[in-house]
Amino acid sequence: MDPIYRTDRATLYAGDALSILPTLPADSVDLVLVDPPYNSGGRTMSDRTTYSARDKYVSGDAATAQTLADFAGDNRDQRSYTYWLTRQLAESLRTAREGASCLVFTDWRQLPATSDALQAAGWTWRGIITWHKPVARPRQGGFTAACEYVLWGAHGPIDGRRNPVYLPGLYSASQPRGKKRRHITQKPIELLAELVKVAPPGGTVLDWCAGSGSTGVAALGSGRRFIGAEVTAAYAAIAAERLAEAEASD
Amino acid sequence: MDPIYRTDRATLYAGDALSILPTLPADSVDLVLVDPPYNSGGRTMSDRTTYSARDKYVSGDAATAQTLADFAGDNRDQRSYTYWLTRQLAESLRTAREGASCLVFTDWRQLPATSDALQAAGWTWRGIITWHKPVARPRQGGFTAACEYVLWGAHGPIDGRRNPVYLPGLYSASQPRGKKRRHITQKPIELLAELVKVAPPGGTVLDWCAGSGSTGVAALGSGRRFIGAEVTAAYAAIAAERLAEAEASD
DNA sequence: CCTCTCGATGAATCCATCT
DNA sequence: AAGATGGATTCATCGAGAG
Repeated sequence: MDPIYRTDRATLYAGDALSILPTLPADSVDLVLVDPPYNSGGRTMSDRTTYSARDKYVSGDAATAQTLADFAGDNRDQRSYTYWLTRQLAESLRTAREGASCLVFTDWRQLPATSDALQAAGWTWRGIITWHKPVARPRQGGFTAACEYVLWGAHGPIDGRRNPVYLPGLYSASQPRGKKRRHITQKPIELLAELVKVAPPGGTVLDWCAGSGSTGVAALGSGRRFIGAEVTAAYAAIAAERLAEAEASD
Repeated sequence: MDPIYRTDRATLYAGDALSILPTLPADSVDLVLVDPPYNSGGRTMSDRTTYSARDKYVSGDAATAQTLADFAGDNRDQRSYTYWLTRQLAESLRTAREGASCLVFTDWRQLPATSDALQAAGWTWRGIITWHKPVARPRQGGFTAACEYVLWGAHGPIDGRRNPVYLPGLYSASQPRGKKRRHITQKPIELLAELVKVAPPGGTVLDWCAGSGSTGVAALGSGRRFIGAEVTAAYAAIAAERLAEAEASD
């Protein structure tokens, strides 16, 4: 499959992860950084399967005000989520260099299933990075869901001297708002720019859930190379546009 | 079994949780707040089983300088940890009022197993509270394990109007040091004092892994009642002493 | 350019009502 | 009786616009 965007430092495919991953060379990637659909909104099966991701996650007035496109793949139950994620992560492992890392975003509800998938795919689980969102909806009589999590896995032992960074285990950052927001579940660039530091400078970052391309923007901005894939055509186009902007602004 | 400490507001037993829980009345507890042994130090089976908890968790000079007593129950593998915790949490559920909460401390490694046990025991999983430890050992080439986690479960629906608090999902607090430290894995009082707020004022807090009694100190200091149990005799004595101090200082 | 006020927002959740 | 639907709720934070 031909990429829809390609330069020396960045490649972006519009397509499914499982059709693109096998075409990548083995032992070539330094960091797999993905934000898969969490598949966790809604209490009942029909909540999960019937509604679109937008109806599930964008609430109140915002639901009518927002003009962001919907995204695909948010309709699996927990078993199939685990199965699906395991396959993708196993394919990713093949492309990863010895000592490479894997970072997977998840919410509290899917954290255990995500850790199962990470390990079943052959990665060694190394820890949890906590992302604190300062703006969270309060909850009467209990605790707010103020954090999302990033599971950290590694392909074999990590040689600390190869990339001697000391990274924190907690980050606080707000979701992009207003004009900067191009995707319903967009992650803040500051956060991604920090996560990308587990890959050595000049190393390659892979994201097969590219969405609006934030991971790529962060990778390029931090002096890493980027390979991305995104299924939803509308978002792939936005991602290509943002990658071009990022490279132009260097 | 007779308590080793008893007042109007606090009761402490020196003994195993499973011999004490069945003696407590049903539907009487508003919050079960426990910090079970994580059973996760050491990578190999023999690390877990051979070494004492003190050797695993107290490193370097601290191990020789400190004279903290060892604690029991830190030698299970993950399967038996889940099984053991499920039994304890199921017994706890019986003592819990409708709408009561359960908070269980865990580290990242045991988080999935702990969520399994919580749900297998019949509690509804409601979220994860993150405890950030500002002073954590850095790790070359990767992310620091800067956080521990508290899993939140509930016994049936929570009536927010009964205890209309709005609690955050992230707390930052340092482990007690120096003379204030009476237990190897002691939790900060400030943190426990916040967690205890999910129980209504005057409500009852139960901790069957009382350790040096911090949960009781926090509960009494925040105007809640306390029921505790601790297996290790040395710690039960310390806990009784600290409960008495807490009640005297009111 | 900085400070202040004002208003909009949230990878939700709860509950009553309807099918 | 169980599942589906729709509307109300909540406040710390952040962006925008005014002073």
